[in-house]
Amino acid sequence: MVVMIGSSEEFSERFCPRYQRAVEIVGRRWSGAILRAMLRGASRFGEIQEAIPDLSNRMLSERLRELEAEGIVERIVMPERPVRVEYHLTEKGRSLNEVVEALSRWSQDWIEVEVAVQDGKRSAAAG
Amino acid sequence: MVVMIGSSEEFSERFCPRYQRAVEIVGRRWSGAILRAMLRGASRFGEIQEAIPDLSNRMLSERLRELEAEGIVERIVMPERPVRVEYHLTEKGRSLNEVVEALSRWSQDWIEVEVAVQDGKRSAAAG
DNA sequence: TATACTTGGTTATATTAAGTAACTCAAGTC
DNA sequence: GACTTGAGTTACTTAATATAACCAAGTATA
Repeated sequence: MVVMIGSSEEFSERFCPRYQRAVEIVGRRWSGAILRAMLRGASRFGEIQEAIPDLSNRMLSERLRELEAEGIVERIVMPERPVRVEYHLTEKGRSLNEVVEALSRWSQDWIEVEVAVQDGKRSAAAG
Repeated sequence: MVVMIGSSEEFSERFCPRYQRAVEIVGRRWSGAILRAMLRGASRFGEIQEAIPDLSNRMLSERLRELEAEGIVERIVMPERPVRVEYHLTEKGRSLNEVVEALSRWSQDWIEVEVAVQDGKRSAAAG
């Protein structure tokens, strides 16, 4: 079978390796939430974790390392006691703001949050 | 314990249950690629699968069912032989176009595609 | 009659990713 | 000497994906 590059418009229009890679980086579990927290100012490990319920330190650690490897996040160790580590978005990371904002708007328009009040815990609703 | 709505600004600014749900739906593996293919006109099972290399029919089937359950996709069975099934985006689904476009632009600006030519297979590069 | 081919899937099983909990390190405090 | 804090790591369990084979119903081919 002949490999068609540039001749199968249907295919090349529908599949884009750049988009695919982007969606695999940003779409990984928790990444979207981490990016949103960081775009809103969270920069320390504990701060990011605090901002995202149910995110474990194990997962946060792993995602941050991946985002660092992708050049989206920079890790800066401040030699204080106790050690202080700051995570900052690079330009590449900051430019994801448009994606996060678009998804944010969509979620405001289309997502209904279920009000799950369970005995003294947290209630989320009424936007 | 008192439930704080609107009183803990730091928390409520950084965490948004709507966004969280959105990112969990759209960010699930393959969903972003499926939505992009559908936004570009793919409507049949085989068509979507053809548009996304490495996506198995098992995963496509599962994702489509989930997207249908979320009201993002509609499944229409045409009683022909062999049976013909069409998947269409609802208004909710079509409005994800802005998210997909934002991610698409970001990927064009920031993602470098590795040219992996492996012995007669496919080569993806050179935008 | 038997074989293969089509679309749109399902089932079974293996592999990988994520969740949970406990632990580390180093300095500082009670 | 036990306890706290920040920023993780390690070990183990469970959930999500990958891989591959299979199915149903009708059509076509040998």
